[in-house]
Amino acid sequence: MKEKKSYSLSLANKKDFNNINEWVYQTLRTSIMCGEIRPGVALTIRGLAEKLDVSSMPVREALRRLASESAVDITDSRRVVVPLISPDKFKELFSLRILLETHAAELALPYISGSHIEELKALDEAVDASYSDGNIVSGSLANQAFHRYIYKQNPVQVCMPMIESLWLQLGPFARVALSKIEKYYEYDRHKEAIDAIQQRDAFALRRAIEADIRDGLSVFKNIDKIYQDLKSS
Amino acid sequence: MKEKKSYSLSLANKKDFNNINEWVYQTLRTSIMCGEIRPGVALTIRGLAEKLDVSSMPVREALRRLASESAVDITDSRRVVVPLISPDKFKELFSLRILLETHAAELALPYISGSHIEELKALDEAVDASYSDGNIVSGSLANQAFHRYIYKQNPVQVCMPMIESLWLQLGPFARVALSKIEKYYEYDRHKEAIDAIQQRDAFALRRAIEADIRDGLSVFKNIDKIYQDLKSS
DNA sequence: AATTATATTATGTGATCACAATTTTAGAAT
DNA sequence: ATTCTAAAATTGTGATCACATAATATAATT
Repeated sequence: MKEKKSYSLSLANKKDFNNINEWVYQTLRTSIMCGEIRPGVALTIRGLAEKLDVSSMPVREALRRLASESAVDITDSRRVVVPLISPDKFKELFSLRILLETHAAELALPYISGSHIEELKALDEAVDASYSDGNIVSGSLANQAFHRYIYKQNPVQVCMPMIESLWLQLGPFARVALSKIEKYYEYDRHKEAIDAIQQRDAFALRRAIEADIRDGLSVFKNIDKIYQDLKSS
Repeated sequence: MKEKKSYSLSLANKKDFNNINEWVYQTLRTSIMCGEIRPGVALTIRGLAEKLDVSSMPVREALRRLASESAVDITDSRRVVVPLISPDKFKELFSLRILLETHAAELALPYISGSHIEELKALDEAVDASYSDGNIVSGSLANQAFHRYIYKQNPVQVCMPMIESLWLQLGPFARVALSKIEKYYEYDRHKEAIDAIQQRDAFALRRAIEADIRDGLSVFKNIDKIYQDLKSS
Protein backbone atom coordinates (compact mmCIF):
# COMPACT_ATOMS: atom_id res chain seq x y z
CA MET A 1 0.00 0.00 0.00
CA LYS A 2 1.39 3.32 -1.03
CA GLU A 3 1.77 6.19 1.38
CA LYS A 4 -0.71 8.96 0.65
CA LYS A 5 -0.97 12.55 1.70
CA SER A 6 -3.54 12.76 4.43
CA TYR A 7 -6.17 15.43 4.51
CA SER A 8 -8.27 15.31 7.62
CA LEU A 9 -11.77 14.18 6.93
CA SER A 10 -14.06 14.73 9.83
CA LEU A 11 -17.42 16.28 10.37
CA ALA A 12 -19.73 14.63 12.79
CA ASN A 13 -20.15 11.14 14.03
CA LYS A 14 -21.04 8.65 11.37
CA LYS A 15 -23.83 7.44 13.60
CA ASP A 16 -25.53 10.83 13.60
CA PHE A 17 -26.73 10.23 10.07
CA ASN A 18 -29.30 7.63 9.26
CA ASN A 19 -27.58 6.97 5.95
CA ILE A 20 -23.89 6.40 5.65
CA ASN A 21 -23.93 7.75 2.11
CA GLU A 22 -25.35 11.01 3.45
CA TRP A 23 -22.55 11.22 5.97
CA VAL A 24 -19.95 10.47 3.32
CA TYR A 25 -21.48 13.09 1.06
CA GLN A 26 -21.47 15.78 3.74
CA THR A 27 -17.95 14.90 4.77
CA LEU A 28 -16.58 15.08 1.25
CA ARG A 29 -18.60 18.18 0.52
CA THR A 30 -17.22 20.22 3.38
CA SER A 31 -13.82 18.83 2.64
CA ILE A 32 -14.01 20.15 -0.90
CA MET A 33 -15.61 23.40 0.11
CA CYS A 34 -12.85 24.12 2.59
CA GLY A 35 -10.14 23.31 0.10
CA GLU A 36 -8.82 20.33 2.02
CA ILE A 37 -8.85 18.38 -1.21
CA ARG A 38 -6.56 20.14 -3.60
CA PRO A 39 -7.78 20.81 -7.14
CA GLY A 40 -6.25 18.46 -9.66
CA VAL A 41 -5.44 15.51 -7.46
CA ALA A 42 -7.35 12.38 -8.36
CA LEU A 43 -9.78 10.96 -5.86
CA THR A 44 -10.17 7.22 -5.82
CA ILE A 45 -13.21 5.43 -4.56
CA ARG A 46 -11.26 2.80 -2.71
CA GLY A 47 -8.93 5.37 -1.23
CA LEU A 48 -11.72 7.47 0.19
CA ALA A 49 -13.61 4.38 1.32
CA GLU A 50 -10.62 3.18 3.27
CA LYS A 51 -9.97 6.58 4.80
CA LEU A 52 -13.59 6.93 5.87
CA ASP A 53 -13.80 3.29 6.88
CA VAL A 54 -16.81 2.47 4.75
CA SER A 55 -17.34 0.32 1.70
CA SER A 56 -16.99 1.72 -1.79
CA MET A 57 -20.72 1.94 -2.33
CA PRO A 58 -21.56 5.05 -0.31
CA VAL A 59 -18.46 6.74 -1.69
CA ARG A 60 -19.57 6.06 -5.24
CA GLU A 61 -22.98 7.53 -4.63
CA ALA A 62 -21.53 10.57 -2.89
CA LEU A 63 -19.06 11.23 -5.68
CA ARG A 64 -21.74 10.99 -8.35
CA ARG A 65 -23.90 13.38 -6.42
CA LEU A 66 -21.00 15.81 -6.10
CA ALA A 67 -20.34 15.44 -9.82
CA SER A 68 -23.89 16.42 -10.67
CA GLU A 69 -23.41 19.52 -8.53
CA SER A 70 -20.25 20.32 -10.50
CA ALA A 71 -18.22 19.99 -7.35
CA VAL A 72 -16.01 17.36 -8.94
CA ASP A 73 -15.21 16.44 -12.51
CA ILE A 74 -15.32 12.93 -13.85
CA THR A 75 -12.80 12.74 -16.65
CA ASP A 76 -13.01 10.61 -19.76
CA SER A 77 -10.91 7.98 -18.07
CA ARG A 78 -13.35 8.04 -15.17
CA ARG A 79 -11.02 9.64 -12.72
CA VAL A 80 -12.65 11.93 -10.20
CA VAL A 81 -10.98 15.29 -9.71
CA VAL A 82 -11.75 18.55 -7.98
CA PRO A 83 -11.49 20.93 -10.94
CA LEU A 84 -9.26 23.97 -11.04
CA ILE A 85 -11.60 26.53 -12.56
CA SER A 86 -10.46 29.25 -14.92
CA PRO A 87 -10.57 32.94 -13.93
CA ASP A 88 -13.37 33.44 -16.45
CA LYS A 89 -15.42 30.76 -14.84
CA PHE A 90 -14.60 32.12 -11.40
CA LYS A 91 -15.96 35.52 -12.38
CA GLU A 92 -19.01 33.99 -14.00
CA LEU A 93 -19.75 32.07 -10.82
CA PHE A 94 -19.70 35.36 -8.96
CA SER A 95 -22.04 36.92 -11.53
CA LEU A 96 -24.47 34.09 -10.96
CA ARG A 97 -24.14 34.49 -7.21
CA ILE A 98 -25.27 38.09 -7.56
CA LEU A 99 -28.06 37.17 -9.93
CA LEU A 100 -29.47 34.37 -7.81
CA GLU A 101 -28.75 35.65 -4.33
CA THR A 102 -30.26 39.10 -4.84
CA HIS A 103 -33.30 37.37 -6.27
CA ALA A 104 -33.45 34.90 -3.39
CA ALA A 105 -33.03 37.64 -0.80
CA GLU A 106 -35.83 39.71 -2.24
CA LEU A 107 -38.20 36.76 -2.29
CA ALA A 108 -37.27 35.81 1.27
CA LEU A 109 -37.74 39.30 2.70
CA PRO A 110 -41.52 39.06 3.31
CA TYR A 111 -40.96 35.98 5.45
CA ILE A 112 -38.28 37.43 7.72
CA SER A 113 -39.62 38.55 11.08
CA GLY A 114 -38.21 39.94 14.30
CA SER A 115 -36.88 36.72 15.75
CA HIS A 116 -35.08 35.98 12.52
CA ILE A 117 -33.34 39.34 12.70
CA GLU A 118 -31.97 38.53 16.13
CA GLU A 119 -30.59 35.29 14.74
CA LEU A 120 -29.08 37.13 11.79
CA LYS A 121 -27.27 39.51 14.12
CA ALA A 122 -25.88 36.56 16.02
CA LEU A 123 -24.75 34.91 12.80
CA ASP A 124 -23.10 38.12 11.68
CA GLU A 125 -21.20 38.35 14.96
CA ALA A 126 -19.99 34.82 14.43
CA VAL A 127 -18.64 35.87 11.05
CA ASP A 128 -16.77 38.81 12.53
CA ALA A 129 -15.42 36.67 15.33
CA SER A 130 -14.04 34.10 12.92
CA TYR A 131 -12.38 36.68 10.72
CA SER A 132 -10.85 38.58 13.62
CA ASP A 133 -9.43 35.27 14.76
CA GLY A 134 -7.89 35.00 11.32
CA ASN A 135 -9.73 31.77 10.66
CA ILE A 136 -10.58 31.95 7.00
CA VAL A 137 -12.33 28.62 6.75
CA SER A 138 -14.73 29.07 9.63
CA GLY A 139 -15.26 32.68 8.58
CA SER A 140 -16.28 31.59 5.15
CA LEU A 141 -18.61 28.94 6.52
CA ALA A 142 -20.13 31.45 8.92
CA ASN A 143 -20.61 33.87 6.06
CA GLN A 144 -22.45 31.19 4.12
CA ALA A 145 -24.59 30.45 7.17
CA PHE A 146 -25.59 34.12 7.30
CA HIS A 147 -26.63 34.20 3.67
CA ARG A 148 -28.31 30.82 3.82
CA TYR A 149 -30.38 31.87 6.82
CA ILE A 150 -31.84 34.75 4.85
CA TYR A 151 -32.69 32.80 1.73
CA LYS A 152 -34.08 29.83 3.63
CA GLN A 153 -36.96 31.82 5.06
CA ASN A 154 -38.73 31.67 1.72
CA PRO A 155 -41.03 28.66 1.90
CA VAL A 156 -40.70 28.11 -1.84
CA GLN A 157 -37.22 26.69 -2.15
CA VAL A 158 -35.75 26.45 -5.60
CA CYS A 159 -32.81 28.84 -5.55
CA MET A 160 -31.03 27.41 -2.56
CA PRO A 161 -29.67 24.23 -4.14
CA MET A 162 -28.34 26.26 -7.04
CA ILE A 163 -26.71 28.79 -4.76
CA GLU A 164 -25.17 26.00 -2.73
CA SER A 165 -23.76 24.58 -5.93
CA LEU A 166 -22.20 27.92 -6.78
CA TRP A 167 -20.59 28.17 -3.36
CA LEU A 168 -19.30 24.66 -3.73
CA GLN A 169 -17.74 25.37 -7.10
CA LEU A 170 -16.09 28.53 -5.83
CA GLY A 171 -14.80 27.00 -2.62
CA PRO A 172 -11.68 25.09 -3.62
CA PHE A 173 -10.24 27.77 -5.88
CA ALA A 174 -11.05 30.54 -3.42
CA ARG A 175 -9.30 28.66 -0.68
CA VAL A 176 -6.06 28.01 -2.47
CA ALA A 177 -6.12 31.51 -3.93
CA LEU A 178 -6.54 33.08 -0.51
CA SER A 179 -3.59 31.16 0.81
CA LYS A 180 -1.47 32.85 -1.84
CA ILE A 181 -2.56 36.32 -0.84
CA GLU A 182 -0.31 37.62 1.90
CA LYS A 183 -2.77 39.99 3.49
CA TYR A 184 -6.26 41.12 2.80
CA TYR A 185 -9.14 42.64 4.62
CA GLU A 186 -12.50 41.00 4.80
CA TYR A 187 -15.26 43.54 4.52
CA ASP A 188 -18.87 42.60 4.58
CA ARG A 189 -22.17 44.36 4.18
CA HIS A 190 -24.13 42.31 6.63
CA LYS A 191 -25.05 45.30 8.77
CA GLU A 192 -26.50 47.03 5.74
CA ALA A 193 -28.41 43.92 4.82
CA ILE A 194 -29.89 43.66 8.30
CA ASP A 195 -30.86 47.33 8.21
CA ALA A 196 -32.58 46.85 4.86
CA ILE A 197 -34.46 43.88 6.24
CA GLN A 198 -35.60 45.80 9.30
CA GLN A 199 -36.87 48.61 7.09
CA ARG A 200 -38.42 46.05 4.73
CA ASP A 201 -36.65 47.70 1.84
CA ALA A 202 -36.29 45.08 -0.86
CA PHE A 203 -34.17 47.19 -3.14
CA ALA A 204 -31.77 48.17 -0.39
CA LEU A 205 -31.48 44.51 0.55
CA ARG A 206 -30.60 43.61 -3.03
CA ARG A 207 -27.97 46.34 -3.06
CA ALA A 208 -26.49 45.16 0.22
CA ILE A 209 -26.29 41.54 -0.96
CA GLU A 210 -24.78 42.54 -4.25
CA ALA A 211 -22.22 44.79 -2.59
CA ASP A 212 -21.39 42.03 -0.13
CA ILE A 213 -20.71 39.58 -2.93
CA ARG A 214 -18.73 42.12 -4.94
CA ASP A 215 -16.57 42.83 -1.92
CA GLY A 216 -15.93 39.14 -1.68
CA LEU A 217 -14.79 39.06 -5.29
CA SER A 218 -12.60 42.15 -4.95
CA VAL A 219 -10.29 40.21 -2.65
CA PHE A 220 -9.17 38.20 -5.66
CA LYS A 221 -7.55 41.01 -7.57
CA ASN A 222 -4.62 39.21 -9.13
CA ILE A 223 -6.66 36.14 -9.86
CA ASP A 224 -5.19 35.53 -13.32
CA LYS A 225 -1.66 35.36 -11.98
CA ILE A 226 -2.75 33.05 -9.18
CA TYR A 227 -4.42 30.78 -11.70
CA GLN A 228 -1.26 30.53 -13.80
CA ASP A 229 0.78 29.66 -10.74
CA LEU A 230 -1.66 26.99 -9.66
CA LYS A 231 -1.95 25.48 -13.09
CA SER A 232 1.76 25.00 -13.49
CA SER A 233 2.27 23.60 -10.01
CA MET B 1 -45.04 -10.71 -8.92
CA LYS B 2 -47.63 -7.98 -9.06
CA GLU B 3 -48.80 -6.53 -12.36
CA LYS B 4 -47.59 -2.98 -12.84
CA LYS B 5 -48.58 -0.17 -15.13
CA SER B 6 -46.09 0.02 -17.93
CA TYR B 7 -44.68 3.26 -19.17
CA SER B 8 -42.44 2.86 -22.15
CA LEU B 9 -38.83 3.48 -21.33
CA SER B 10 -36.71 3.75 -24.37
CA LEU B 11 -34.13 6.13 -25.68
CA ALA B 12 -31.18 4.70 -27.48
CA ASN B 13 -29.45 1.39 -27.42
CA LYS B 14 -27.88 0.53 -24.13
CA LYS B 15 -24.70 -0.26 -25.98
CA ASP B 16 -24.39 3.30 -27.28
CA PHE B 17 -23.32 4.44 -23.84
CA ASN B 18 -20.03 3.48 -22.33
CA ASN B 19 -21.62 3.43 -18.90
CA ILE B 20 -24.85 1.69 -18.15
CA ASN B 21 -25.56 4.09 -15.33
CA GLU B 22 -25.35 6.94 -17.83
CA TRP B 23 -27.84 5.20 -20.06
CA VAL B 24 -30.16 4.55 -17.14
CA TYR B 25 -29.85 8.17 -16.08
CA GLN B 26 -30.67 9.52 -19.53
CA THR B 27 -33.54 7.11 -19.93
CA LEU B 28 -35.11 8.01 -16.62
CA ARG B 29 -34.42 11.67 -17.19
CA THR B 30 -36.25 11.91 -20.49
CA SER B 31 -38.96 9.72 -19.08
CA ILE B 32 -39.51 12.19 -16.24
CA MET B 33 -39.13 15.22 -18.46
CA CYS B 34 -41.78 13.93 -20.83
CA GLY B 35 -44.19 13.14 -18.04
CA GLU B 36 -44.18 9.41 -18.66
CA ILE B 37 -43.65 8.88 -14.97
CA ARG B 38 -46.60 10.40 -13.21
CA PRO B 39 -45.96 12.68 -10.23
CA GLY B 40 -46.71 11.00 -6.94
CA VAL B 41 -46.23 7.37 -7.89
CA ALA B 42 -43.38 5.69 -6.06
CA LEU B 43 -40.44 4.46 -8.05
CA THR B 44 -38.69 1.39 -6.78
CA ILE B 45 -35.12 0.53 -7.53
CA ARG B 46 -35.84 -3.11 -8.18
CA GLY B 47 -38.84 -2.29 -10.32
CA LEU B 48 -36.90 0.04 -12.58
CA ALA B 49 -33.95 -2.31 -12.67
CA GLU B 50 -36.12 -5.15 -13.85
CA LYS B 51 -37.87 -3.00 -16.42
CA LEU B 52 -34.57 -1.73 -17.80
CA ASP B 53 -32.97 -5.15 -17.48
CA VAL B 54 -30.03 -4.00 -15.40
CA SER B 55 -28.97 -4.57 -11.84
CA SER B 56 -30.03 -2.25 -9.07
CA MET B 57 -26.71 -0.51 -8.89
CA PRO B 58 -26.92 1.76 -11.94
CA VAL B 59 -30.52 2.56 -11.04
CA ARG B 60 -29.51 3.64 -7.57
CA GLU B 61 -26.83 5.95 -8.90
CA ALA B 62 -29.16 7.41 -11.51
CA LEU B 63 -31.90 8.05 -8.96
CA ARG B 64 -29.52 9.78 -6.57
CA ARG B 65 -28.26 11.93 -9.37
CA LEU B 66 -31.80 12.86 -10.34
CA ALA B 67 -32.54 13.62 -6.71
CA SER B 68 -29.67 16.07 -6.50
CA GLU B 69 -31.08 17.79 -9.57
CA SER B 70 -34.45 18.03 -7.79
CA ALA B 71 -36.00 15.88 -10.48
CA VAL B 72 -37.20 13.37 -7.90
CA ASP B 73 -37.85 13.55 -4.19
CA ILE B 74 -36.58 11.04 -1.68
CA THR B 75 -39.07 10.95 1.15
CA ASP B 76 -38.33 10.28 4.80
CA SER B 77 -39.20 6.65 4.30
CA ARG B 78 -36.73 6.57 1.42
CA ARG B 79 -39.31 6.24 -1.30
CA VAL B 80 -38.43 7.90 -4.57
CA VAL B 81 -41.18 10.01 -6.09
CA VAL B 82 -41.52 12.50 -8.93
CA PRO B 83 -42.81 15.51 -7.00
CA LEU B 84 -46.00 17.34 -7.85
CA ILE B 85 -44.87 20.92 -7.48
CA SER B 86 -47.09 23.69 -6.18
CA PRO B 87 -48.26 26.56 -8.39
CA ASP B 88 -46.03 28.93 -6.42
CA LYS B 89 -43.04 26.78 -7.12
CA PHE B 90 -44.05 26.44 -10.74
CA LYS B 91 -44.10 30.22 -11.13
CA GLU B 92 -40.82 30.59 -9.29
CA LEU B 93 -39.21 28.09 -11.63
CA PHE B 94 -40.33 30.25 -14.53
CA SER B 95 -38.91 33.35 -12.84
CA LEU B 96 -35.59 31.60 -12.55
CA ARG B 97 -35.77 30.50 -16.15
CA ILE B 98 -36.07 34.14 -17.18
CA LEU B 99 -33.31 35.21 -14.83
CA LEU B 100 -30.83 32.56 -15.93
CA GLU B 101 -31.72 32.19 -19.59
CA THR B 102 -31.63 35.89 -20.43
CA HIS B 103 -28.27 36.00 -18.70
CA ALA B 104 -27.03 32.93 -20.52
CA ALA B 105 -28.24 34.23 -23.88
CA GLU B 106 -26.49 37.54 -23.44
CA LEU B 107 -23.22 35.88 -22.53
CA ALA B 108 -23.47 33.50 -25.45
CA LEU B 109 -24.22 36.16 -28.04
CA PRO B 110 -20.59 37.12 -28.78
CA TYR B 111 -19.83 33.51 -29.67
CA ILE B 112 -22.70 32.98 -32.11
CA SER B 113 -21.62 33.27 -35.73
CA GLY B 114 -23.24 32.82 -39.14
CA SER B 115 -23.17 29.05 -39.26
CA HIS B 116 -24.80 28.89 -35.86
CA ILE B 117 -27.63 31.08 -37.08
CA GLU B 118 -28.37 28.66 -39.91
CA GLU B 119 -28.57 25.85 -37.39
CA LEU B 120 -30.85 27.92 -35.19
CA LYS B 121 -33.23 28.50 -38.06
CA ALA B 122 -33.32 24.77 -38.70
CA LEU B 123 -33.99 24.07 -35.04
CA ASP B 124 -36.78 26.63 -35.01
CA GLU B 125 -38.39 24.98 -38.01
CA ALA B 126 -38.26 21.68 -36.21
CA VAL B 127 -40.13 23.26 -33.31
CA ASP B 128 -42.83 24.59 -35.61
CA ALA B 129 -43.11 21.27 -37.38
CA SER B 130 -43.61 19.40 -34.13
CA TYR B 131 -46.25 21.78 -32.87
CA SER B 132 -48.16 21.83 -36.13
CA ASP B 133 -48.19 18.06 -35.94
CA GLY B 134 -49.76 18.47 -32.53
CA ASN B 135 -46.90 16.60 -30.91
CA ILE B 136 -46.45 18.36 -27.61
CA VAL B 137 -43.61 16.23 -26.31
CA SER B 138 -41.35 16.47 -29.33
CA GLY B 139 -42.26 20.13 -29.67
CA SER B 140 -41.16 20.79 -26.13
CA LEU B 141 -37.94 18.87 -26.64
CA ALA B 142 -37.28 20.74 -29.89
CA ASN B 143 -37.91 24.01 -28.10
CA GLN B 144 -35.37 23.06 -25.47
CA ALA B 145 -32.90 22.15 -28.19
CA PHE B 146 -33.30 25.61 -29.69
CA HIS B 147 -32.60 27.35 -26.39
CA ARG B 148 -29.80 25.00 -25.48
CA TYR B 149 -28.05 25.60 -28.78
CA ILE B 150 -27.88 29.32 -28.05
CA TYR B 151 -26.59 29.03 -24.51
CA LYS B 152 -24.11 26.32 -25.34
CA GLN B 153 -22.06 28.59 -27.57
CA ASN B 154 -20.59 30.28 -24.53
CA PRO B 155 -17.33 28.47 -23.80
CA VAL B 156 -17.71 29.18 -20.08
CA GLN B 157 -20.45 26.79 -19.05
CA VAL B 158 -21.94 27.27 -15.64
CA CYS B 159 -25.55 28.23 -16.34
CA MET B 160 -26.46 25.29 -18.48
CA PRO B 161 -26.68 22.60 -15.81
CA MET B 162 -28.85 24.89 -13.71
CA ILE B 163 -31.14 25.67 -16.62
CA GLU B 164 -31.41 21.98 -17.44
CA SER B 165 -32.40 21.37 -13.84
CA LEU B 166 -35.16 23.99 -14.12
CA TRP B 167 -36.49 22.40 -17.28
CA LEU B 168 -36.43 19.03 -15.60
CA GLN B 169 -38.37 20.26 -12.60
CA LEU B 170 -40.96 21.94 -14.80
CA GLY B 171 -41.39 19.01 -17.15
CA PRO B 172 -43.66 16.59 -15.31
CA PHE B 173 -46.12 19.16 -14.07
CA ALA B 174 -46.21 20.97 -17.38
CA ARG B 175 -46.94 17.73 -19.18
CA VAL B 176 -49.84 16.63 -17.03
CA ALA B 177 -51.17 20.18 -16.93
CA LEU B 178 -51.09 20.48 -20.70
CA SER B 179 -53.05 17.27 -21.06
CA LYS B 180 -55.82 18.90 -19.02
CA ILE B 181 -56.01 21.93 -21.24
CA GLU B 182 -58.39 21.31 -24.10
CA LYS B 183 -56.86 23.68 -26.59
CA TYR B 184 -54.07 26.16 -26.59
CA TYR B 185 -51.84 27.89 -29.03
CA GLU B 186 -48.10 27.65 -28.86
CA TYR B 187 -46.50 30.96 -29.68
CA ASP B 188 -42.81 31.45 -29.67
CA ARG B 189 -40.43 34.31 -30.13
CA HIS B 190 -37.69 32.39 -31.84
CA LYS B 191 -37.78 34.56 -34.95
CA GLU B 192 -37.29 37.65 -32.82
CA ALA B 193 -34.42 35.98 -31.00
CA ILE B 194 -32.72 35.09 -34.26
CA ASP B 195 -33.17 38.63 -35.55
CA ALA B 196 -31.64 40.03 -32.38
CA ILE B 197 -28.71 37.67 -32.73
CA GLN B 198 -28.13 38.67 -36.34
CA GLN B 199 -28.13 42.32 -35.35
CA ARG B 200 -25.92 41.51 -32.36
CA ASP B 201 -28.36 43.30 -30.12
CA ALA B 202 -27.94 41.87 -26.65
CA PHE B 203 -30.83 43.71 -25.11
CA ALA B 204 -33.23 42.69 -27.87
CA LEU B 205 -32.10 39.11 -27.42
CA ARG B 206 -32.82 39.27 -23.70
CA ARG B 207 -36.28 40.67 -24.46
CA ALA B 208 -37.00 37.94 -26.99
CA ILE B 209 -35.92 35.18 -24.63
CA GLU B 210 -37.92 36.64 -21.78
CA ALA B 211 -41.00 37.04 -23.95
CA ASP B 212 -40.60 33.50 -25.23
CA ILE B 213 -40.52 32.12 -21.69
CA ARG B 214 -43.43 34.29 -20.57
CA ASP B 215 -45.48 33.05 -23.49
CA GLY B 216 -44.71 29.54 -22.38
CA LEU B 217 -45.99 30.33 -18.90
CA SER B 218 -49.12 32.06 -20.16
CA VAL B 219 -50.38 28.73 -21.47
CA PHE B 220 -50.90 27.64 -17.87
CA LYS B 221 -53.58 30.14 -16.97
CA ASN B 222 -55.73 28.06 -14.67
CA ILE B 223 -52.77 26.42 -13.04
CA ASP B 224 -54.16 26.57 -9.50
CA LYS B 225 -57.26 24.65 -10.45
CA ILE B 226 -55.21 22.08 -12.33
CA TYR B 227 -53.03 21.64 -9.28
CA GLN B 228 -56.00 21.01 -7.04
CA ASP B 229 -57.36 18.42 -9.45
CA LEU B 230 -54.05 16.65 -9.67
CA LYS B 231 -53.44 16.67 -5.95
CA SER B 232 -56.74 15.02 -5.16
CA SER B 233 -56.43 12.38 -7.86
C1' DA C 1 -68.19 -4.12 9.90
C1' DA C 2 -64.37 -1.59 11.63
C1' DT C 3 -60.05 -1.55 13.93
C1' DT C 4 -56.08 -3.24 15.90
C1' DA C 5 -52.38 -6.66 16.00
C1' DT C 6 -49.51 -9.83 13.65
C1' DA C 7 -47.23 -11.99 9.89
C1' DT C 8 -45.54 -11.68 5.36
C1' DT C 9 -43.72 -9.53 1.56
C1' DA C 10 -41.07 -5.54 -0.62
C1' DT C 11 -37.65 -2.37 -0.49
C1' DG C 12 -33.40 0.45 0.43
C1' DT C 13 -28.77 0.11 2.08
C1' DG C 14 -24.19 -1.30 2.59
C1' DA C 15 -20.74 -4.93 1.73
C1' DT C 16 -18.26 -8.01 -1.27
C1' DC C 17 -16.73 -9.89 -5.64
C1' DA C 18 -15.40 -10.58 -10.60
C1' DC C 19 -14.07 -8.38 -14.62
C1' DA C 20 -12.43 -5.00 -17.84
C1' DA C 21 -10.02 -0.82 -18.44
C1' DT C 22 -6.70 2.29 -16.91
C1' DT C 23 -2.64 3.68 -14.63
C1' DT C 24 1.73 2.85 -12.90
C1' DT C 25 5.96 0.44 -12.54
C1' DA C 26 9.89 -2.06 -14.32
C1' DG C 27 12.81 -3.30 -17.79
C1' DA C 28 14.92 -3.11 -22.34
C1' DA C 29 16.57 -0.84 -26.32
C1' DT C 30 18.37 3.12 -28.53
C1' DA D 1 19.80 9.80 -20.03
C1' DT D 2 15.53 9.08 -22.83
C1' DT D 3 11.99 6.59 -25.00
C1' DC D 4 9.42 2.64 -25.82
C1' DT D 5 7.32 -1.77 -24.32
C1' DA D 6 5.50 -5.30 -21.32
C1' DA D 7 4.08 -6.71 -16.86
C1' DA D 8 1.95 -5.66 -12.56
C1' DA D 9 -0.98 -3.10 -9.69
C1' DT D 10 -4.80 -0.07 -9.20
C1' DT D 11 -9.26 1.40 -10.21
C1' DG D 12 -14.25 1.96 -11.82
C1' DT D 13 -18.27 -0.69 -12.93
C1' DG D 14 -21.95 -3.77 -12.55
C1' DA D 15 -23.88 -7.83 -10.22
C1' DT D 16 -25.23 -10.34 -6.17
C1' DC D 17 -26.20 -10.97 -1.30
C1' DA D 18 -27.49 -10.24 3.73
C1' DC D 19 -29.80 -7.41 6.74
C1' DA D 20 -32.84 -3.97 8.68
C1' DT D 21 -36.75 -1.21 7.82
C1' DA D 22 -41.03 -0.06 5.68
C1' DA D 23 -45.25 -1.33 3.31
C1' DT D 24 -48.83 -4.57 2.72
C1' DA D 25 -51.75 -8.35 3.58
C1' DT D 26 -53.89 -11.39 6.88
C1' DA D 27 -55.93 -12.62 11.18
C1' DA D 28 -58.02 -11.53 15.52
C1' DT D 29 -60.69 -8.76 18.51
C1' DT D 30 -64.27 -5.69 19.68
